Amino acid sequence: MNRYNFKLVEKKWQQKWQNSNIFSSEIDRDREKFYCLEMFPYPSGRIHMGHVRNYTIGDVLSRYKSLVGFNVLHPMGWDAFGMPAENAARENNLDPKDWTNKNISTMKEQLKKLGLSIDWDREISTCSEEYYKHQQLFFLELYEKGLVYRKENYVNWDPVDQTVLANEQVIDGKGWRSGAIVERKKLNQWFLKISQFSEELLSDLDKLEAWPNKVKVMQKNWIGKSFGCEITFQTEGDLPVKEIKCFTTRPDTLFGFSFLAVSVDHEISKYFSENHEFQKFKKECSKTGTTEEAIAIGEKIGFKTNLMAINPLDHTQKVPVFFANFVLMDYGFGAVFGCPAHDQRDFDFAKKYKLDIKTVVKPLEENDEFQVRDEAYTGPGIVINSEFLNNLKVPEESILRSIDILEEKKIGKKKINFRLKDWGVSRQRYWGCPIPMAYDENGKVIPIPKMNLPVKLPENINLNTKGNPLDFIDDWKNIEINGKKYVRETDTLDTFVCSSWYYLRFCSPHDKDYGFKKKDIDYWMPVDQYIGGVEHAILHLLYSRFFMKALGYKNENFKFSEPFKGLFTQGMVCHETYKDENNNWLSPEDVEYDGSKFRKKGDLESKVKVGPSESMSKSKKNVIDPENIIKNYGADAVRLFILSDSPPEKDVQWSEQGMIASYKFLQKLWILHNKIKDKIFNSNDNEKENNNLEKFTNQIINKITNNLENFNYNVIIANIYEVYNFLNKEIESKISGKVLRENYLKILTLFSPAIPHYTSECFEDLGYINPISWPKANTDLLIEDEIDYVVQINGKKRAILKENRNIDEESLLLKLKSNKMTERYLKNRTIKKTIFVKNRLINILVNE
RNA sequence: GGGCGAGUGGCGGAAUUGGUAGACGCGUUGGUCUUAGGAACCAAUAGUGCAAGCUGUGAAGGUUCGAGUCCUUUCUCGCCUACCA
Repeated sequence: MNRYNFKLVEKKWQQKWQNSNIFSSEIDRDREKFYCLEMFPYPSGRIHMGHVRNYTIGDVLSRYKSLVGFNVLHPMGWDAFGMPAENAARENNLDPKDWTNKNISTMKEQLKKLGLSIDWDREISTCSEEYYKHQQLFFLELYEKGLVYRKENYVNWDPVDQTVLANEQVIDGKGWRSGAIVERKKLNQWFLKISQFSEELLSDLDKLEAWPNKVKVMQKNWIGKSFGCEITFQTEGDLPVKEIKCFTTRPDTLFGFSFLAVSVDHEISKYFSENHEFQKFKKECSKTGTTEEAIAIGEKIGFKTNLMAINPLDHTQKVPVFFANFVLMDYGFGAVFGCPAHDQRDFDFAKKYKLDIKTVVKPLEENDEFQVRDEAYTGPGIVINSEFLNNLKVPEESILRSIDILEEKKIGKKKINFRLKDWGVSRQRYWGCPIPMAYDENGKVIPIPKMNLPVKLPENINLNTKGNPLDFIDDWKNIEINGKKYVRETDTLDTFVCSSWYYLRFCSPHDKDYGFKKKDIDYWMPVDQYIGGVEHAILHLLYSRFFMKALGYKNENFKFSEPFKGLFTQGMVCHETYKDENNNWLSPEDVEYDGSKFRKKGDLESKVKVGPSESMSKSKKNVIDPENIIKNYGADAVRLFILSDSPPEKDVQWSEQGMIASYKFLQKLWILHNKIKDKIFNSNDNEKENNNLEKFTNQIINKITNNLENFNYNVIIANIYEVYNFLNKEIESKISGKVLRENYLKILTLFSPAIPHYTSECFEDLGYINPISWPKANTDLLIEDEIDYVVQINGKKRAILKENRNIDEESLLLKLKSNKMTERYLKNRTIKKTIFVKNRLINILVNE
């Protein structure tokens, strides 16, 4: 017998799979389809462990579904536009296209070494003309439908990357990629009208039963629907301002009105452009606006104007109008009415500026003299001190009733407000999909005629420019359409646009006329299982959902509203972090453990500080390169390990020891395989039938099938170990070769989604080709003749008794009275009650 | 501040509808074989006790014949989010 040589075996099967094209998929109306999609990678250069985990999970699922009989679509592509390519190209004097394509081919080879069941014929790359030309067409279609518009807007400007960031790309006031502090800048930008679908995006979440609740909640919060009322306040003062509109969810507290606050960007701020004090205040606000500490401390500051706002319910009440730092321009109307007694922010503000705090809601248990003192009261209760609103129940009655009254008096309107903002898609970068628009000499927008698509990215250009390189390419920028001169739009699309429809492209990857074919998507869509990191819970997933709805808008031929039927978010791969004496990060490859402490490799005197396990990242150097690991241990061993240690939705700790254990396990499994093979071919078929083995096989079929269906992939690996432990013992007993063969083939099939190269080799070694169907448990064999009855006396386990499965309560009780384990608990005692759960347990309650 | 989730051996983690807590792996300990072993194999491994037993799923209560699982209160940790009116 040979050692199991994974190098030869894995290479052999990967080639066979490739040559026989067994993973390529075609429409087959006689079979139910299953579309399994993992989030496609950004071609950064090399795959990382996160990819290994993500794609292994998807591969196990795809292989399983295919064995169960589904027609599986399992494609892969590249999210290939984006800034890293441009940055790398600039630094190394390369073309972003070359850099990207080189990375793609490296990573493709790496992925192939994992033995993934991917239909590579459908490979797509978002930076190819073949892909983005369709995207440009979609953009024009959305433009025609009124879902694309251009407006001047304050944008988040990343001074390092010299580009605009979406709100979602600003984290703690810093650019998500560069980490630079984001500035505010006014620019003309292209927007997609995602807000038009706010309600639908929210309500359709309920349809997504196979999505993690966590993700749905995050999207719900992001969309941020709130129900309330817009109120128009009349103003008095020395400015030409007659009224200010506010949005509120608490119109019932209007009698507690004591100030009105507007954002520093509110339109009335234009009257303060010459006011130095105000400009100083505005600067102050922008400084503290977004930093974490500022929000944590939450200091409220304001700038008092000479304007007074009139309470629309009580014209005698006039309150000051402030600019305030806690009012956001891009929510509601950028103005709020302040009711200090029942809003903590307003309360803090009122305390600071010594404004009235008038209590208008009392908790149920308090009397009418109740006064808000140390903090705002925001709970339920009864309206007081509010004339005709008095005695209404807060919040059930009071809010609706007060809206009605405001509507009657024509001072307010019922309003639903969303937090979700339109999606700014303009990026001032070269390496992206060009926006197919142009401007005439007056700046008027004209879409590029569809027949002139694609708008190709120019090649071999100078990237060493400040801002967008495309701005400097005159012969690309200046065009003629129908004899008229135009200047192209030089912004490119946010790369999230590319990933918002790629799942459709996989259905018709080679179609030249359109992004997808109707007959293809009608068969394959929606994605049955989408798998990826939870970090895309909001951005990518929300944009993709929007894109489906936008394509279907005013289009009866497009019947889908949700792209991803099932979603699974896998956890991250973590590793301990190491630092040397000088607090420099060390790579795990440079660290060794001598049994008691960690040190630098080959340096006995050195000390290494071990830090907490954190998600693998280059900056902390705690990365393990998958390619090396695959080279050393083989793909199946890596797959086995990455699945084994934690539930796939949770973070997993990378462990070298665990990795080695998985590798050794396959070696042991191979030794066992050879024993089994020997027995299959050499033992007499007349040996007594082995009931144990058949029973076990049927049990394990059930277990593994259930665990696969429920994503308990870590438990599947435990099940595989269980099988090994069982067979390794059972093989020593006499077994009929026929029975052994039948059961072993089933077992190998159960293993095959997780360790496909190994099982393929085993099948071949026994003279079989790979299985084509998943085994079914024989339920008859799952019924045990003998049951381990748990015997409890007064609820305490006292014995386990092997008994016939059909034994009744009385016979069992009789046996227990004479059984030496249990008789002493029953002797001389009265049995008050017995609880008998058939085939499981008996609980006898006795007097002590 | 708000939302979501999780607390089980030395560690990662198992545990249909409430019904044998600790599957499986790592680590550790002892042994076998070895010149040696950081290899392989065998055995043990929740705590405590010589044992029968007792105690054990963050803590405290509750429901139940029976609770890791259900309910109430509470503590700790993680993740997300953030002045959203």
